[in-house]
Amino acid sequence: MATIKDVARGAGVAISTVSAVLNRSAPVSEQVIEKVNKAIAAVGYVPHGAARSLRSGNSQLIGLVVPNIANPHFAAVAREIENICLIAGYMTVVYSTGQDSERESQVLKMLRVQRVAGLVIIPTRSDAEHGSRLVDQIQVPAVLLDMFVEGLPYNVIKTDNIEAGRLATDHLLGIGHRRIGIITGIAGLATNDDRLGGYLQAHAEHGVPVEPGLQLAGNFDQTQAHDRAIELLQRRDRPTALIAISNLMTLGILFAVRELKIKVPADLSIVGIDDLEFAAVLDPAPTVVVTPILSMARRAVEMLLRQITQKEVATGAWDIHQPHLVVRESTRAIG
Amino acid sequence: MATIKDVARGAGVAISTVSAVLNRSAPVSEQVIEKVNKAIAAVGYVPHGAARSLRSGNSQLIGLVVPNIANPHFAAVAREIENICLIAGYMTVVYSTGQDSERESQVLKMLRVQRVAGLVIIPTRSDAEHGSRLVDQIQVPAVLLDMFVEGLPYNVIKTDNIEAGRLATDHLLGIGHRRIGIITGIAGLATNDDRLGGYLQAHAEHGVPVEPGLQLAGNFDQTQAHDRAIELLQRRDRPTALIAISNLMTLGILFAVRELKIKVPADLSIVGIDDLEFAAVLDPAPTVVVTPILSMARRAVEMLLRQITQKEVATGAWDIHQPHLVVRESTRAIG
DNA sequence: ATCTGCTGTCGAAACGTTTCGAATACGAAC
DNA sequence: GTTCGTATTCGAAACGTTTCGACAGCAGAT
Repeated sequence: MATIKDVARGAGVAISTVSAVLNRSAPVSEQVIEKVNKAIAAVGYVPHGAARSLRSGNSQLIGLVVPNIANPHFAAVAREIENICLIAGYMTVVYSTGQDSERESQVLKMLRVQRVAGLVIIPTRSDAEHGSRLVDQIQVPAVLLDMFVEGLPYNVIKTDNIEAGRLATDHLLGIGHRRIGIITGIAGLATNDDRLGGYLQAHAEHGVPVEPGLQLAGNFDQTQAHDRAIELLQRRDRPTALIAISNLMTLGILFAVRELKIKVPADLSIVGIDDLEFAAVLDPAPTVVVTPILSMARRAVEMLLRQITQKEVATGAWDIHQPHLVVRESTRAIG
Repeated sequence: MATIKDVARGAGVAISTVSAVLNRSAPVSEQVIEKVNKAIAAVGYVPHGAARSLRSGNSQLIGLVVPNIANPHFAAVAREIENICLIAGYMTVVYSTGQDSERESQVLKMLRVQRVAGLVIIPTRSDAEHGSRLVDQIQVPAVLLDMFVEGLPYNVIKTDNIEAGRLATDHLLGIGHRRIGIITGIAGLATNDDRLGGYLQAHAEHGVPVEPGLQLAGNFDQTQAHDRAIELLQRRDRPTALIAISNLMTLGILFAVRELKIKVPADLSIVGIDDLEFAAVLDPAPTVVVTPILSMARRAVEMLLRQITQKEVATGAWDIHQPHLVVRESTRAIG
């Protein structure tokens, strides 16, 4: 492969001059610029990213660490971030953790080896211990997305998850439901706990006692949610409504009710948190609390790029985005 | 950041010895190995990928170029490939082309700058002209996924798309449909043309003439498919069945029939090509031809890794995977 | 005693850039 | 004609590795 040396030879100038042309980092005469460009085309020169990165100390690589890229929710985030980074001249490296902190470590290690310039991460856990481990493992500008960890030196972009849980629950309580089940994600994760907190808060606001037996713990995935839903809905005193704490879990519940031949919304109301793109053609089309994930992603990467290119320092501030309710067919008032 | 030099100093050995320990590239005494490992831990050494890659000439980076990572179909591919690469010690860099060959060029350029060790690509076009452009732009081991381009020196992993189209159409013809519409993707793309070819072939096999007016060209996206479907289904002589040539297009059609309040399968049968993970809870759950995308992805990356690590040379062979039909609720026999 | 072969370790070059101080050219000013 | 300043251009060092030939030490063969 042609190197900058070949270009220099071809153009009859010094290597450093070619570099100056390439990076517009020093004044070069029009005449020479033209010669260099011709030589570049002639030898088919493509800069060597690794060499550049080694010498200059910055890598043009942005890491994105999400729970699972196969989840449409996170895929949408990835697409958005990839786009913005491409325009800014950065490459995106996406990794899925599978909500496994071992794998998260492994992934962060690789990202460090590649000396990514910064990263957007949805951590696998949100306790303080994990937080300090993260700080050790990150070592570059980072923005936390959709999940916070106590007191880290990173900016956080998140949904108001308490409000999300509250909105879902309030809707059901508002239309007369009194026994509302909820299938939660992984306990201890901020996103999960906050949403559950909103569920409790809404009950308190309406003066309705919560039944602990109606809260079932899954993880964030579809089959678990399905299994928990089956379990809960087969009880003879099953709830009249059910909340899923994340998108794929909503899907899991829909599979479950279909299996049990439960009529929705006649016999059961369902509300999901996080939208599904194809929600409108699901049967039944679920009422959900939608979170503005794309604009959050955009904010996150813009903030990150500012930290990288303008050496802007992370304030640790939280940028909180408000969710809203979209009513579809899966909920109905009961008397 | 600590470098290999710091490790060497810490362990009291030469740099090259540390390197030998790191890469097991030369025999080193147990005693020294231990000293080196201690020093690595002590100074918190993380290898510098760019330096390594510059010197050794290989990058540990695999590029994945797909039409759109936000499409669950491709997201699943990405996840699978990421997994396998991680195990093999490679990082994956995913890019979406948006089926735009300009963007494809830009992306390939960036991947060349990063000197990716190889790539898995679903090209934006499949004509010969584009093919030779691709060869220019790739310059590393590559495997073509799910789409072939005439006579390129790359192995191809693909679905038997003719069979996929045939299967979908044969099913409908077999249950009595005679006027079958089809919403196609981008004409000229092998995947599209082959599936359409299967549609024609099935008609021929059944001795049923095709009505050209029932073939509508979309691109591969959902809204386009939706619009074409609306158009087609509002004709007074609309077909009794409709085929969508790809997954998101199936979704688009479902949205359309819902909008037009057409009863499926009573008044219209629908078959999609490519499955949707949540297909079973759609309304109606679509009958589809499923393509074994995950095993294809696995094959592709394994083949690629073999080419990279074992310098195995691409034969240009096609690895063709067979699709199969899954009947759900969206199709019904007519008499 | 000397030579041979093997093991383990070392030193220095090389990979392709960027960066920065130094060198050159050329008018303008004296 | 010398000096100075400005505008370009150049050369060499440096980034952190891997790689490879050289070398030291030592055991066994001569």
